[in-house]
Amino acid sequence: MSALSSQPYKGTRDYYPEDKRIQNYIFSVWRKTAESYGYEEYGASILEPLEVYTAKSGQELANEQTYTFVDRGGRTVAIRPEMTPTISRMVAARRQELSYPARLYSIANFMRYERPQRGREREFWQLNVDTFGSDGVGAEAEILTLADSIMKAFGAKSEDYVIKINNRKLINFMMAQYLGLDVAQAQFMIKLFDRKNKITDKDFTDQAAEIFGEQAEVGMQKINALLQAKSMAELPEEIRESETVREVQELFTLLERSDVASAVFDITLMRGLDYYTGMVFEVYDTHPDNNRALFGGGRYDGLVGLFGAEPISAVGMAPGGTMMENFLVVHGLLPKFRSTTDVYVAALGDVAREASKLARDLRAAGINVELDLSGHKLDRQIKTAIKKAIPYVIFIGEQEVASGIYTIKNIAKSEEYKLGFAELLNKIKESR
RNA sequence: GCGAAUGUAGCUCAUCUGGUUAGAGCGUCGGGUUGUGGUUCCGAAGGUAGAGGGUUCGAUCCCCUUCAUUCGCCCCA
Repeated sequence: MSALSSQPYKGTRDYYPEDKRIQNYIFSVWRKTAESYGYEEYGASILEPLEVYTAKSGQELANEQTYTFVDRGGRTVAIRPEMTPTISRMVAARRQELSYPARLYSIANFMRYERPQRGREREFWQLNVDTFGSDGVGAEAEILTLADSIMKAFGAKSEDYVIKINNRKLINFMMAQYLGLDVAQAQFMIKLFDRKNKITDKDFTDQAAEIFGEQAEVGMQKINALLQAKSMAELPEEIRESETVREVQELFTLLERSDVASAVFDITLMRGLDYYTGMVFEVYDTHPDNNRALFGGGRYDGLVGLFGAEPISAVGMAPGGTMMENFLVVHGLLPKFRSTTDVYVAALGDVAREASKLARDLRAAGINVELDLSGHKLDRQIKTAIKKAIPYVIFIGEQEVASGIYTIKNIAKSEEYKLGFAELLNKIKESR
């Protein structure tokens, strides 16, 4: 029999302590920021009936990218590929008793069967933040401000990222009224806009002209007018006068008041999911080595209503862990990590029993202690503590056992103190 | 699902157009006389060359299959 492979399953990763620390750091910033806006944490099973996704998520996601299986009772079960349908289901189930706007968040893992790439894995973790039951732009502004706050909480500066904002209603208006496209043409055009940054200008114009067919000349003039607009004020007059534009303008006024400096209007931003009904946005990394969308979100008013309830409006977003990590690495924003262990007890000579007692006493006082069991020479033990980023080493040998005075070493400061047990505790605690 | 590249020690990489026991740096472990550092000196362990098959007297090197990773396409929570 051949040995089993030690590799993780395709598209998934193992989190060794140094990876898990980074993940925990990202999760803690997400959690802290979401809670600072009054959002409450929820959770749910990774399993859902497949129908929850086939209804609205977009066909490819449900049919080809979802892990599914038939359980022993004959039910078709899916491992969740996203959270939005789940939280919509949960809100629908308690629609009578929730107080609105309901602000909810979760940090959870998801699976999608697809080709792994940079920033994209088959299993991934993301924060989901959603607010339910709020129709106005206030909720949209709040989600966007929260997105901005998350970036700031990681230490990013306004110029490190840009929040591109558009609106589905405006897109529909633009496609149908302004460009005069039918439903099929509009769908192609939306996909083309989506790809705009990935293809050359010439390819873009050629393909756009193809979609217009006979009306290509007029159509292209109108498209160029759109693309030249650097702000909403420069949009063609027909669009500028629509109801939705006023809404978008109001949104930007609110963002300005909240000091969200990274927000820009981008008429070419489309976003793939079918369920968006209003504002859509994406946060882009501006760093040349990582120039891509970090995460996005938007308004999806129809989803809760699918679960037999009256419709409840919703705005949400979902930043992913891996994208966030790439962002932090590229911008040098990962903090230096300190071990969760406070003290490494280095035992010297035949003092195993006393060292163990010391460790026990320290733990009883709330200190996290790792006790050396290796019997290595002292320099080795110090190196071990350094490698593990443990801030303090306490030496215990025959001298210390006899005197009750311990030598404690602060690794970073390269200083040593000789202290009794009580002072030892203070020393460690004051540095936390 | 499609196209391309890569796969040699724990990590980063060497092995000149196929030719004896596949090397180096870093890391790991041990030691430099019995209790102090990331930067020293000496030594050791660690590889069925991703896996399987083929061609050949002989394969890390050539061919096929498969697995994995990376970069595009598709798609995008």
